[in-house]
Formats: sequence, C-alpha cells, structure tokens
Amino acid sequence: MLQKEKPTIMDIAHMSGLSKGTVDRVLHNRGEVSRKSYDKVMSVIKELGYEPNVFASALARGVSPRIAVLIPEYGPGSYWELALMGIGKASDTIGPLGVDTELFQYNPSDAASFQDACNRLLASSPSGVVVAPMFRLGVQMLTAELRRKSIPYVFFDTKQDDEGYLAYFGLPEYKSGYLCADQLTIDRSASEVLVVRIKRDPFRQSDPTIIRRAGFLDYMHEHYPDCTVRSLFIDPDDPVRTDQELNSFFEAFPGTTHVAMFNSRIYLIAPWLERHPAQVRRVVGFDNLTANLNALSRGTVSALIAQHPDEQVAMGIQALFDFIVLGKKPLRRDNYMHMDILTRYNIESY
Amino acid sequence: MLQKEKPTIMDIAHMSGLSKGTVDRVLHNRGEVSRKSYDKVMSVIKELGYEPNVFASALARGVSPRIAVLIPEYGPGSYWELALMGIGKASDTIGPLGVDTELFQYNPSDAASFQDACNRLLASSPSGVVVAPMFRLGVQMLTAELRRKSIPYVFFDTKQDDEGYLAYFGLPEYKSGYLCADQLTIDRSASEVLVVRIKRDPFRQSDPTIIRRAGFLDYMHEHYPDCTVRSLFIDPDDPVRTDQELNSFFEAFPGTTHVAMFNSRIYLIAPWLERHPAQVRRVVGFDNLTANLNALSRGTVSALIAQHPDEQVAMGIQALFDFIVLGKKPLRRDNYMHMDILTRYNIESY
DNA sequence: ATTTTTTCCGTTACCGTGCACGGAATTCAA
DNA sequence: TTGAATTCCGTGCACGGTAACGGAAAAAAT
Repeated sequence: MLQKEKPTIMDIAHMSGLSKGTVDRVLHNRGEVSRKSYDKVMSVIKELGYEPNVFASALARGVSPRIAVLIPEYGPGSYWELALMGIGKASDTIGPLGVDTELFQYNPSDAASFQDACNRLLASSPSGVVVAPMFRLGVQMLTAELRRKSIPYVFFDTKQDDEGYLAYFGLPEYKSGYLCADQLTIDRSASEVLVVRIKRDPFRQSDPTIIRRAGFLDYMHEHYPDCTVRSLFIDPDDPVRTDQELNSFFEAFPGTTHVAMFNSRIYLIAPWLERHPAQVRRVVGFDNLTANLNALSRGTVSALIAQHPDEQVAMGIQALFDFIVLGKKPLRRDNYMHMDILTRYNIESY
Repeated sequence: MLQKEKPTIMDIAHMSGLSKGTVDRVLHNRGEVSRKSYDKVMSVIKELGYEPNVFASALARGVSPRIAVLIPEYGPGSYWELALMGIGKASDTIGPLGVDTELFQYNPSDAASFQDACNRLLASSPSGVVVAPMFRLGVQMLTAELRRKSIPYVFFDTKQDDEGYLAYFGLPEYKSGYLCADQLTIDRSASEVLVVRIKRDPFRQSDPTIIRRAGFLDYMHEHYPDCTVRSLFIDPDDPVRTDQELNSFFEAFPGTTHVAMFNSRIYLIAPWLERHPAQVRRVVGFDNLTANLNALSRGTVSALIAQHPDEQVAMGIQALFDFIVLGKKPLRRDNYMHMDILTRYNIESY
C-alpha cells in the first residue's frame, strides 16, 4: 500500500475553492464560517483523508508544555522513588519534543504540606498535571481549580471520584489481593496464614490495601475455607517493637507457615524471617522496592506482586503529551495496568 | 526551575556573528566552514545550551519515514499475530507523527519465500527495518544490503551475530527456561516431569527453545536432582497422533504429574489434559496466545511465561523512530525485556 | 597581474499550520 | 437609500530549521 503525498491544508483549500484560513477555522471549529463552506470543507477533508501535520502544527503553536507531577516525598528505596524513575523515563522520550516535567512533593502525613504543594503547583500554571491522590479533600480542591483553568490532569496509583480527569493508570486492587492469595498458597500447604498490616494514621484517606485485603480474603474463603488467617499490626518506624511482636505472634501460633503483606513494606519483616528460616514456607508482598528485591533474591520473600508505578506515571505523562501536543484523547479513560509476579528467577529482567 | 526562552538557531547566529546557514552547517557538520567559525559556533552552542527544535527540524526535512517489519506469516491466534498487534500499537503512537509501517511476511518453511520477502522489502527502500531473524543466512544477506544502503535495522525475538544492528529486543532465553522450571515445581511435589517438544524441520536455524531447555534442565538438576525429566516429541499438525502419543506416554509413565513446553504451543496438549484432569498437577508453557490464555483461565495450564512480542516490536519501531526522526541512538543496544508470569488470576490485566 | 579554482559564508525560498488583521459581502437598522 | 453592524473569508506573517544557490574573498594556477 503505497502512501502518496499527504494532502495539506492548502490542497483542501484549493479543492473546496476556499482559502486556508477558512479551512483552518473549520478544522478547529472556531466559527466565522458559513454552513455551506463548512460542509464543503468537511466533505473534502473526508474525501482526501486529511490528517494534520503535527510537526507543523506544534511548530506554529509554539508548544512547550510543562507537565507537573504531584507525589509524596519519598525516602531512598521507597515506593515513590519508583514513580520518580518513571518521570525520568518519560522525560527521555518526550523531552526532546520540548516537554518539561516539574515535580511537586509534599509530606504525606501533613495536610498543610499538601496544600502548600498544590498552591505551588497551581502557581506554576502547568499545561498538564499527574497526581497520585492521597488526601481526598485536598485533591478535590485541586482538580476543581484545574478544571476551572481547563488544565488537563491524570490520576495514577489511586483513582478518585472525579468527573474531569483525562485518564487513570493503576492496578486492579481487588484482583491483586486475589492474586496475592494465589501466589501465597500455590504450594497447597497453607493452613495458618499471617497477614502483617501497618498501623495507619487515621487521617489517611485512600488506602488501596483495604480492597486488596478483600480480594485476598475472598480467595482464601473460596479455595481454603479451613485455613486460618490472622492479622498482626506493626509500626513501620519501630523495628525493635516489630521484632517483639513477631516473636510473640509466632510463639502463640507456631503453626503459621505463610505470610503476606498488602503494601510495599514486606522488607520490614525480612530481617526477622531471615533469623527464623525454618518457620515460614512462603512469603508474598507487593512492589519492587530495592529492599524487597533484595529479600526476593535471597529467597526470604517467595514472590512480589509489582505494579510498576514508574510505568504508570510514564503512561500518564504520555497521555498528557498526546492530549496537549497531538490533540489525542486516550483510548481508554481507566487503564488497569498489568500486575507482574516477581520471583527470584525473573527479577533480573526488570 | 523556570525554563526561559529556548535559544534558536538564530540566536546562535547572532551571538557568533555569523548567519544561520553557517550554524546549520556546523550543527550537521557537513563542511564548508572554517575552523575558526566552527569553534566559535560550537562554543556558543554549548554556552546557550542549544537544543534543536525537533518539530521545526522534522517539518523542514519533510520526514515521513516508512518502517518495514519482516516476520513470518501467521495463522490466527499464533505467536506472530501478537507481534502484529505491537505494530498496530506503535502505529497509533507514532503514526500521527507521519510514520508509516509496512509489513513483509514469508512462509517460515520456505527459504525462497523469505528471499522473496527480502527483495520486496529492499525494493520498497524503507527508512528503517524491524526483523525477527529466522534464516541465519538470509538475514545476513539482508542486513549486509541494509548496511550498504545505510538503512538502520533492529532485531527482535531472536538476536543474530551481526555488527550493524541498531538495537535488539528480546527475552533472556536461558533465564526463561530456569523460570519455567521454577514455576513448574513450585508446589514441591514433582518427581516425574514431561517436557513436550515439537518435531522441528532440520532447516530451522535459530531455535530459542534449545537455550530455554538448557536453563530448565539446569534448574532441575540444581533443585531436584532426583526428579526424572522425559521428552515427548509431537507433530503440531497432527492432533490425532499427538493424542495417541500422550496416551501411550502416560501409560508407560503414570507417575508423571508435571508437564512443560518451551514454545508457544502448549495449547496443543490442552485437550488431552482436559480429558484427564486427574493425571497432571502443574502445566507450564510459554506465550500469551489466545488459545493458551483460554487454557490458563480454565485451569488446564497453571502458568504461562509471556515475552510479549508485541512490546518487543513496538519498542523496536520506537527505537527506529527515535533514531530516524529525532536522531537519538537507543540507550542500550541489547535490551532484555521482562518475562511475565501469567496465572489465571492476573491474565485479565494483560 | 590576470584568470581560475577553492574555500567559505550569507541569502532566500521553502516545510505545513496557526492566527491576527483587514476587507468584502451581506444583513440590519434608520 | 444610506450608514452601521454582522457575517464571512482571504492575505500575510510567524514558528525554527533545512538546504540549494550564488557570490565574495582568498588561494592557486597561468
């Protein structure tokens, strides 16, 4: 199928007996065109299969979008650091096309800090925004303002009730809990299971682990109704205390052979597990943090379910780029991305 | 970090007291510039941190690259059909940027057909080529010709000894065999294992399953030295015969509880397995063909290891685009992509 | 010293769109 | 019927870079 010369806006102008100015007005339907001319131009466009030259268009418009990304502050090796890598990846792809990405961060345990970040973000008046919603109310205010300024925004990681978002990139949370249970019990020997959970500050509004837990429990109920599932709450900032908690738990329930966590902090219990190698048969957690990958390659953790926040932000940025620069809406609004099963034998390819 | 006005080629011309023609000659170093002027321009470029506007550049050059893809003919639901979907995906992304992709196919069991496809491809004089090497000799001739015409090309799926390829996208084959063994024996109950293999025509030159098999056997030897691994060869075009072969195999070795295949054809033995549900505990194969996914969701197949040829071609096309249009070489030449573990609980996200 | 060649550089016409501006044609008001 | 207000449309420049063309200056040949 040979591709002949692409028709230009001038071809259309000639064929419809009008000028390129009129054609341009039709293309961006900004009025000032008679019904007759409009129809004529439209028919010619369809006939020739005209497609605008994005290079010329972008050049003429002088686009140089700045895309703002709003995520929590992160420590080294944390979940959000992965997201940051995605920003870098996206910058590499579309950076040469004149796109700048700007990062705004906040303290996840301080609503005022979030407000502050929002204000700074809005003050920079970006062309598009990528957000990981954490404070429901704060995000609502932010998106309302963005809509008012008609700045497109996408969500990733967590979705939020909202009308105007351009796209969402995240995980099917319920399914991920289900999958977690399957990976945990794949050796068919589970009878007593421990789920380690984090003591959450009550202000935390959107917690994906709640839904994951639901999927996990449903799986267990369906496949292993006789299996006992127990919870243990730990404080992520107090390793000594965590150690004690684990000690006393396994003292009370020595038959526990399988351990799962629904957040990215499985590395917190890796030290204990390594000091008691005979106790546990399978351990499953979430997310490919460096610490988790280390535990995985040492065999302490059996499997990780990875959601690749880097890909999520990258796709979010890409979607904004397509929309702003190329004028293309995303194919799907809600994009549930793949969850990958990581074992010690396939981590190297990540 | 506010981004001020990007310097243009004119800014550089002014600052160096020369004209934009000279600056352009320096930028594309095509000579006709005195040493003195060259140095002057270069220093100004560095000083201002000049970066060319790709939109203007592409527009002026009138780029409309045609990228040729060379793969075998495929039946519906086959491995190569997945690759084709990647072409569609890539077209969606860079199609609006004026890129055309053209497909060339050949009969994988007919070397003459391959030659023919190569000739047609060369005759179309594309701006870049994506190849899945199958006939070693034929590919060598093709790439030699491409190098002569200085047309960039990338490999995917299989790599080939070759000097001039721009990039390669594929799977770490050895590791994939290792991973396959791990997934097969994850229930720790394997003592007799069956590996189903395809009777290959001898002309077939590059067969990734050989290396996969090596990885598989190494894993088994390391982790389950007492486990017996047997092979059974089947003819992919003769389902009746396959059925008989399986019957007599399991009659001879009724203790066989685990089955693996190293190619994408695990669906071939799914019917037999479904008629003998009690016989086998775990079944592991490769690649997310529709037929395989069906078997997976029915529970006939326990896990699939997917290499996503669609992503591989898409990245190949992307790499060519970056190189041709944006003038960017790929970061890495050999790109070993992730292998994903698919179970019935995470297939929906793919 | 004059002609020829070479080296080097500026000028200029695009590439295809976007958009401001101004003017012609039409309609409305008086 | 005339002036004003709309409606509608064409013209022309800008965007930043590419590359052909031609000419001035310097070097080489006569």
